[in-house]
This record gives sequence, C-alpha cells and structure tokens, in this order.
Amino acid sequence: MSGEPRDVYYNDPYHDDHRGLAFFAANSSTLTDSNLQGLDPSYMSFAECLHGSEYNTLARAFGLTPSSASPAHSSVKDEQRAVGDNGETPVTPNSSAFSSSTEAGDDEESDNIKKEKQSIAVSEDGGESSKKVKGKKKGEKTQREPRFAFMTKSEVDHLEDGYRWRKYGQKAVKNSPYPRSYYRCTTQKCTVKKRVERSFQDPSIVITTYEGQHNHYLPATLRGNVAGMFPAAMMTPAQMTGPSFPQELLVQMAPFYNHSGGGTATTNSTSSIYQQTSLTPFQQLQLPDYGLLQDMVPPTFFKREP
DNA sequence: CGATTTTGACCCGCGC
DNA sequence: GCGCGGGTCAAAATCG
Repeated sequence: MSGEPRDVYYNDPYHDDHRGLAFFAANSSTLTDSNLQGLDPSYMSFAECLHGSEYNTLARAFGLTPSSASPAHSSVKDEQRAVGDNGETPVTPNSSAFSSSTEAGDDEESDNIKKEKQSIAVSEDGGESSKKVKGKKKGEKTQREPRFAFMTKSEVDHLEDGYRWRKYGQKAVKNSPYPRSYYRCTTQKCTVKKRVERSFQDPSIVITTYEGQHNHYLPATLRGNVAGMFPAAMMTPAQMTGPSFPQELLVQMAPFYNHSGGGTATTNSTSSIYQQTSLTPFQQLQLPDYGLLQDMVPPTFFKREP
C-alpha cells in the first residue's frame, strides 16, 4: 500500500452503526510491577497513570467543554472512514464526533438468543459437520454494542483492566504483521468483548477496543488491584449507560508521539491533523462530559513528558 | 482437572 | 454471484 496511514487506528466498516469510539493514547506499560522493571523510566504503568493526581489536567486535556464540541459533527461513519482508509482522508482538527444512537443497547440479550438459535440451526446438520459454525437467524440485523478504544503504549498486548477475559479468537490484521485478539468477559452473562491489536505503524502502541458494558462489578479478587484505578469499572450498568459515559463518545486523536519530536512521527496528511494548532492531540479531544471520565482515568494516564 | 489459549473452519456483510 | 475481510465457534492443546 502506498502512503503511511500513521493515524489509522481503527477501520471498522463492518460496524457502521457503532455507538462510539474513543481513542486514548497512553504512555503506559502494564499494570504488573514485574513488567515495569525493565521499562523506560519515562513510561508509566497503568497503575501509575491511573493513580495520577492531575485530574483537572485531564479535563483540560480533553477540551471537555460541551460547548466547544466540534462544529463539524460528521457522522460516525464518516469519521471511521476518515481514519480508516489508509489515512488518505484528512480529518478535521476537531474531529470528535458523538453518536447519539443507543439502539444497540438491546443487543446484549439478543446476542445470547442468537446463540441459541444458532445452536438449533447447526443441530439439523445431521451431525456430519458438527464443527460448522452456526449461522444467524435470517433477517436478523447485526447490531453492535457501544464501543470505545484505548491506544496504549505498552509492551504487552493484553493490558490488565480489572476484568477477567477469555480469548476466543485471533485474526491476522490486514496490512499489519500483528494479529488482533478477541476477548470476552468471563463473567457469566456478561457479553462485553474486547479486541486487542497492535498498531503496525508504531508497534509500541496497543489498541484495545471494548464493546458492550459490563453488567457486573469487578471480580472481587481483582478489586484490590485495579478497582481504585478504574472507578468507572465499578459503576453499575445503570450508571454506565448515562450519556456521559465514554462509550457514547467518539473521539479520534493522533498519537502523542507526533508531538514529541519522536523519530517515528511522520507529517503526512493524517498525522498532521492535530498540528494546525498548538494544542496537543489530547487537548483537542472533546468529550461532552468529563465528570465520569475524570473518575475513570486520570490525565497522567495519557501523557507524560520525558 | 478445570480454565484458558490456540487455531482452523465457518459465517456474515459488503464491495465489486 | 463472488471474493475479501472481520468476527466467532469449538475441538484440541496447553496451562496452573
């Protein structure tokens, strides 16, 4: 392929109806102390970041004033395209877009129902090809959960986030040497999924995309470790469904390293989308409400200058 | 031995 | 209609 889509971190034409994506870059390593030892001191661990004290900075960093929302509320679909098609389509500096759609909210249950139906469908196969993957009921529209994504600078792919996940698939990512892993929350009846992939433009960046909302609290065994760092994860599902929850957001951002003078940064059309102003990519993020976000992730999670 | 990961097959939606 | 790519399933392998 030609050109260098440095900012292409998400391309999901399959999910035009997605409810929200938030891209967060984080200069972070992992939660585990053991993994921290050998890392560059300028890196922050998840734990470190999440225990940061500069909450207000986060708010500012995200430009979290509702009235400052992007004047160009392009559709989520368009936003996806903008960042997804080889980075050829420049996006506006204020490229945040917020989807108001919540129609996927019912999908959790239907997901299970679908499975039931699928099982039925396969049973009539005669047993010959029992391995066959079941098909969905005809006419059933595939709907997706609200999603949001984190970009995390990390050496490990699977970042600890307080929940327990089971890997259920892995696929090669087009145009990337790094595979994408699919995880499902192991808690019963919780349909939350997440995908983890590594940016091939910058292998140090891990992109974690969450889909759905947990219908439970953090596993008790993990609360002591991460609950305090992820207050949002401790919210009840009801609390999480509010309009201010990041899942309702769509935020695009350029990697912070574009501004750090790092050698890997390029200046093509997409990588420079945030360079038209003096703001950092984070400062140009715009979220409708930062109250919960403040609870969720302290600003130091996102950035630390060397 | 139960839980989790690996991995190839399969399904689905979409673009051509 | 066909091929591609993304997503999921589930048997087998591996792990703790």
